[in-house]
Amino acid sequence: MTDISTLKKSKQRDAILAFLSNRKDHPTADTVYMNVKNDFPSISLGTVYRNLTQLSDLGIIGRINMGGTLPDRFDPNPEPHLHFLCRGCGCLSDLDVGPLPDLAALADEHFDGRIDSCVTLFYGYCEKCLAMESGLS
Amino acid sequence: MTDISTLKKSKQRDAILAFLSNRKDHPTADTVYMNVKNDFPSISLGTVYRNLTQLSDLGIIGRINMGGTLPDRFDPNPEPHLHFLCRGCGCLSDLDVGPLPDLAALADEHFDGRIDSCVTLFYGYCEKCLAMESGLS
DNA sequence: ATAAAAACGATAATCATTACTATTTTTATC
DNA sequence: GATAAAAATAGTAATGATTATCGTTTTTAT
Repeated sequence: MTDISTLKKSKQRDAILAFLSNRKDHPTADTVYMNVKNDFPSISLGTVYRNLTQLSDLGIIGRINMGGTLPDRFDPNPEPHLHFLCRGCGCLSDLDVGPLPDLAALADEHFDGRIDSCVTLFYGYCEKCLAMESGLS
Repeated sequence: MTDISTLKKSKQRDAILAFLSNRKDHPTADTVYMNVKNDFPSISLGTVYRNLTQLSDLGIIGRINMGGTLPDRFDPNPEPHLHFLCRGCGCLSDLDVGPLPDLAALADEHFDGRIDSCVTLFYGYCEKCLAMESGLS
């Protein structure tokens, strides 16, 4: 149960993956649902959640927790990488800055147990929102 | 509405704060509720949530999102600091390692918008769980 | 004392997510 | 190709954390 060959073929899952692979905005399960519905009018939200959860458990896609009561976001790229959430428009994007220090490794050096990973989410204002702000007042 | 003087006195809130201030384990709202109930048998979970939310909004306590469907945890210390979640026993604790690089500042240098903060949660196994693991097999 | 504002307790509502179940699809085998 | 077990689906109910509502009680300024 560690790779995709353990799953039976499913048109719905293929459509979910196809939709997700074209997106850079890390959509929610509901957004995936509404879009895949165009091709599969009878698909259910539960099916979308089941497939997204399976795919992220298998390491085929990524799942991003947004904190609070915000819905999770899904990412065609399963590799650990950094994300940025804009306080202005709420957009979520990959954070394309150069390499940053590996906090988990640094923290592990001074920790009594063992630290194997960490998850970081960045907050601020995206380029667009900064532009709008300076345009006002 | 930016400090505690904007709130009216409340015995329930005092009890919630008193309970929380003695704890280093970052309890959930439900844990706070069950404990404060000893002194206020008629307190409701909604009151606990309302007070905890107010207090964290005012910067008097901290609120920690755990990801997934896990309930939030509350921290008597409102200052931004790092937390560690043990994959073994599920305990949440402050991460007392020396100072770590300021990722938000580093990332901001190479970002088109503005990054003002980031939240990091560390994962691994606590000292106790490591000891149990090596004791097995 | 008193009246407006805020907090309370009880409970209902919300929202994301998961679980359940009968039916349909996939896939390995004949 | 027939077929039967396993997995997936659609529809829907359930769960769990959190927030909202509302009539009552407490706080606080006058």
